[in-house]
Amino acid sequence: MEASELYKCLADPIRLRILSLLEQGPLCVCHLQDLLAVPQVKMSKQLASMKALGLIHAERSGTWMIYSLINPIPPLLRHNLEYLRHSESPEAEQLRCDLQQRRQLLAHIEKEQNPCPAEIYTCTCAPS
Amino acid sequence: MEASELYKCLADPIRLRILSLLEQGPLCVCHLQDLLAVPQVKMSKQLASMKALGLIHAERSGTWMIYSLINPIPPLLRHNLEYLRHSESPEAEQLRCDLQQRRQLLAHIEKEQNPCPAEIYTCTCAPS
DNA sequence: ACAGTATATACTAAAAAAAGAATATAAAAA
DNA sequence: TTTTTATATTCTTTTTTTAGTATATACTGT
Repeated sequence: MEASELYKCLADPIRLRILSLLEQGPLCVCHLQDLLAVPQVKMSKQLASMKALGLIHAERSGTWMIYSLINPIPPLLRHNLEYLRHSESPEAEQLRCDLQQRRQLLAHIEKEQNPCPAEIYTCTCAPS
Repeated sequence: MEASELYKCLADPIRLRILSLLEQGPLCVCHLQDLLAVPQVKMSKQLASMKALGLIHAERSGTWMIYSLINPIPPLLRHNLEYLRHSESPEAEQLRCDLQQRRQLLAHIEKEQNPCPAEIYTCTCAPS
């Protein structure tokens, strides 16, 4: 994977948020859709493009497709995600907000035994 | 400057090389052209786009335009340039090669009192 | 004023990326 | 087998980015 290809991924806010979420662990497409509020076609295509680069991979589980980051995570990606996670920009705040929503979603799933909830909690994290 | 805008800059190899060179100090357009072997129009437009973002600025010196990175360098850019400079990819090698050519060019300019040499030394740095 | 050099801009064409609607596939449930 | 759910793909349109040619500007030296 060339650096320029990775940077092209990071240059799109949705792709960046997907990568940031997947760094914490695998997620199915419908959860990514819910978390990022992105239409199905768009999500599917963004995932397909990053899969084509070899940056993420998919594994089927029933009707769901579970996407994960490749292992090991490309160092350049890891460095950037780590940097953004600790920085103070609005985009960084968005990423932290996403991760909090992800945690709430996972907690919800575990409690309700409902693998694909239509509604997830709204982000309540205050801008730092 | 949004992170996605910066990433878009980094996603183009020529822009990345320009930023990497300018991190070491200001350069005039014709030197950038020589160092990167890029046609005048293309260089001028890439510089204009990054100037529009507020990432670099230009100052006139006679007929020449001297471009510099803004100060302070945006931390996200600084981190990425530093990371790339120490990594082992072909792109990273290219950046190091550019920096070496830059040093040779500056030495040459200083010796010859010739501000815009048509020919610069070829890069001789071996892939590490 | 005139010619030359360095750089920028305007305009146009070509290529690449994104968006959207509709349709297809694959598995699960009825 | 039919229906439903989740996801992918195809096809078309729109937008964005890049490339190239030609022209303009700004300055220097004559």
